[in-house]
Amino acid sequence: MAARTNPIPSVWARRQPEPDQPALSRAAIVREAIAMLDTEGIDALSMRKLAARLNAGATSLYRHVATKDELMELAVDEVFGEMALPPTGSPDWRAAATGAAEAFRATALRHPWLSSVLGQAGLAYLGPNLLSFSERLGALFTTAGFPEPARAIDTLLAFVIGMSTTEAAWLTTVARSGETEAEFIARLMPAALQATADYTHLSGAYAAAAATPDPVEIRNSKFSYGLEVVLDGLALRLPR
Amino acid sequence: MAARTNPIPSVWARRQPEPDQPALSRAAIVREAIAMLDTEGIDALSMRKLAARLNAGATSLYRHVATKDELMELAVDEVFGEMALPPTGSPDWRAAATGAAEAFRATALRHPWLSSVLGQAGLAYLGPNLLSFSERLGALFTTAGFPEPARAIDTLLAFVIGMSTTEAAWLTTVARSGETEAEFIARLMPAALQATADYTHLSGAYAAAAATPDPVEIRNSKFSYGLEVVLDGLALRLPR
DNA sequence: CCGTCGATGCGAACACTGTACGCACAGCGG
DNA sequence: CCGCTGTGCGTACAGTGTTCGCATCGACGG
Repeated sequence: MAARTNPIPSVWARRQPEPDQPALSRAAIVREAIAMLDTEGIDALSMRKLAARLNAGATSLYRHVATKDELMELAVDEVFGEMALPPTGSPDWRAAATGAAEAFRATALRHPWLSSVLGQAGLAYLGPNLLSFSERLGALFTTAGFPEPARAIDTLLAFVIGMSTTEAAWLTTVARSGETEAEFIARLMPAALQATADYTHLSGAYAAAAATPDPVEIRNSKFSYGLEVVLDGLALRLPR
Repeated sequence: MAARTNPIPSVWARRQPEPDQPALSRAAIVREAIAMLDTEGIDALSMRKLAARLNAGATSLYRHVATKDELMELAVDEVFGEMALPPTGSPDWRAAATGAAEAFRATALRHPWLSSVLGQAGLAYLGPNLLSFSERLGALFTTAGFPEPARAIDTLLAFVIGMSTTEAAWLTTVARSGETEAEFIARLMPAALQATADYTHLSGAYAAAAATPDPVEIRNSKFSYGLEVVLDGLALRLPR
């Protein structure tokens, strides 16, 4: 654990427990990996650097995690556990679904690396947190009276995933530039306007976006507009 | 081009044009990269291997492409060019939107690596093919009479991206196993049923999925169900 | 026809990466 | 006290993206 091997073989080489610094464990590794992914980005995560942050040797991690890909799977399931769902049995299914969608989006934006990983491994994982998330969604749509709750889940999730990953990827690009979102947009605008000069519909849309001041507000309303569209479409499937 | 430097410095070292084998060029590099990504997967693409397939030295590629990331951007825009949209001015906007959505899905499934890359760079690219795709979508929803065509585009794209990338990621996982989709499902089923044993809604859904024989049909209907939901929701926004 | 020049190809090298292997050592059951 | 099992880790290997500087090319000006 904490104590690395002393080069001088002697009494001092004996390791001490240091019980406050928790031992190297799968949970501790995953936790530190997530912290590293959040602050330094997905490209900066390497087994060596992660081990260094845990005061451990690089290859020690492999005692608790089979491979880096497996570590990423664990990290994904871990953050899925963050998504709080409104308590089951809520009478208002729209509000509950909206809450779930916003919880997903918030998590995806808090951990932008999630978007990159989802594209490589999908939702095929069978992690416990992901299962419980799906289960609660299933309960939500079933008690709401949907004849095909699984399809409703798939539809809602597809929209939420698509919107959130696109947004997270955009924010990652912005972050890499080192500028604020507004600065980045301002810098990009001339090129965008020039590139879309020949496209009547596009240039109008871009110009409109440039006029609105707050990019965060734009993204929020984009998400909730689309969410309302999907929920409206789903509502039509509810037997009256 | 084709001729690599002869170790013996002599007349034979002179390179010959071989005009049928096109010279190393940005277009040729991108084309070969896509072929490699399609057949060998995203992890197998390295600058060295790509160069070898082009009978070139590894670092020669950097004369035409600034970095590997830039090469991926070019590849993404290139496959966006494959997406055929129904001719503009179609009277039936639902059919046109359905066609566009299916074109996107088909492309994403034909190039599964696209899903991985989209999560890292989003749709922030300003590539010509992507712009023209967006422009045609804008024309579609504008002539259909939507008051906020940009929002309609965003909603539809979010759903299509979410569904397609999830599906592509699943198919990638299946492909890595070396089995057919049905075999993979059959092998995964016991674990899935056991993991979902405690979840009433989930296990029912899994059991139902296991009963249906053709996985391709399931995925197709999942996509078209969700697409109908989104289009229904959008239709409500059309002024009557 | 020769000399020069910009563009292109590329071998070698650097700093890293994920991970297999085998040794060292701790704590524990007998 | 012995031996076993689980844990940490130093070393090593086969790769990765990318930089640098040199060699060679076709085209062009004198």
